[in-house]
Amino acid sequence: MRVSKEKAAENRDRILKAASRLMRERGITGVGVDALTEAAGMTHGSLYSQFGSRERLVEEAVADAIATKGQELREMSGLSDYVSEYLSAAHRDQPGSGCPFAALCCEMPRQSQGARDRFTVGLKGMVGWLSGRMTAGKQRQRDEAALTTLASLVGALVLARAVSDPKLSDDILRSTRKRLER
Amino acid sequence: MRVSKEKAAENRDRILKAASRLMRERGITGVGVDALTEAAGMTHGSLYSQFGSRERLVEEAVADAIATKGQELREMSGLSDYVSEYLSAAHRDQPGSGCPFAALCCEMPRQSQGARDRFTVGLKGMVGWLSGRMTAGKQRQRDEAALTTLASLVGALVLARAVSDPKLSDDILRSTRKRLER
DNA sequence: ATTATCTATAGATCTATAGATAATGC
DNA sequence: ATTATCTATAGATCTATAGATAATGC
Repeated sequence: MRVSKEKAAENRDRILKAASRLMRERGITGVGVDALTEAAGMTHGSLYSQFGSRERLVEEAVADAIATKGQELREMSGLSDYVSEYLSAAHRDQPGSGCPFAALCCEMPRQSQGARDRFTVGLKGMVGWLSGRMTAGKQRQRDEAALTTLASLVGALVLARAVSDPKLSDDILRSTRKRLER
Repeated sequence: MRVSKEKAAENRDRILKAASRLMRERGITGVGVDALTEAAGMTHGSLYSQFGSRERLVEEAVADAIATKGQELREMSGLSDYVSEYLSAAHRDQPGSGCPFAALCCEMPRQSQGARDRFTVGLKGMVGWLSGRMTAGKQRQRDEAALTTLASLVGALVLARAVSDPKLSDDILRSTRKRLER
């Protein structure tokens, strides 16, 4: 049964948003086409008419997750606000709406070139944003500081999510917050 | 066909080592029981008689990977040697024999309690080792420094592996090396 | 006429179990 | 007698495709 252009575009977007969330929550390898489309209220046939293949959906979902997060970023005031929000318990406990870099990084080496490229472009954008908020040094030093800051943020978040000891998890977040706010 | 106790123990160990390597290379979710046992020269039936379930094998493989890496660690001299080896192109390009924390962290939140516990115990050991090599401050400050250092190392490595731009990948490693060696 | 969606289905692949086999270890 | 391993197989689940359907958009 055919639907209007608008409705089709809306359905496509719902699949994309569901993928963007579910892949961050369960891992890219952790969700199948059925779960992805069911979460959007459709059957898997729709995924193939809209995206052609699961791989293409992965690529678009990676790009969409990063772009959406990037918009939230631009609405934030300063770096220190960002750091404390990034390293909060709330962010740790809600990966589905959280940082795509932290959620997807470990699976990226095994994804398609297209998916890795979009991840890379997104990461460069993020580094640029961070670099622009660095106070000390010349351009080059600010870029380096942006890279190391992002590595610290991502590393602390993925480790805080990984460990089963809540106290250790909190310690990882707190120590890194303290260190970056210096 | 039954084998000797020794041979059986050796077969068990071969499955364990294969799992330890393959899961770091392809992800925990990325290898099935067939691939795991075939890499050890056996059929999947052997996995079930040796470990009972795939889940149990995951738990043991996580523990074994961390313990084996821990032994390599104790043979290393200083912290700065460790940092430059950790953030080298060689380590980035060989995840199968590399740091289990970096390779498995993103999948840990979705693993069994047992697997997460073993990951956590291993991570505490690593933090202890790092803390012991910190020069400045009291116990508490050295522990904090150990946590932030580990987060930086892991974050830099996973991001360097994730991006498709070789130059950016090198930049991430180099910047973090520079920052940690200060 | 075109096309977004659904249904049915193909063909892999996944984890797990049951039973046969054959050599060990008592 | 015990048991490590293999083989066969069950039952899910996975990605993908083909064809039917039915409403849009020309």
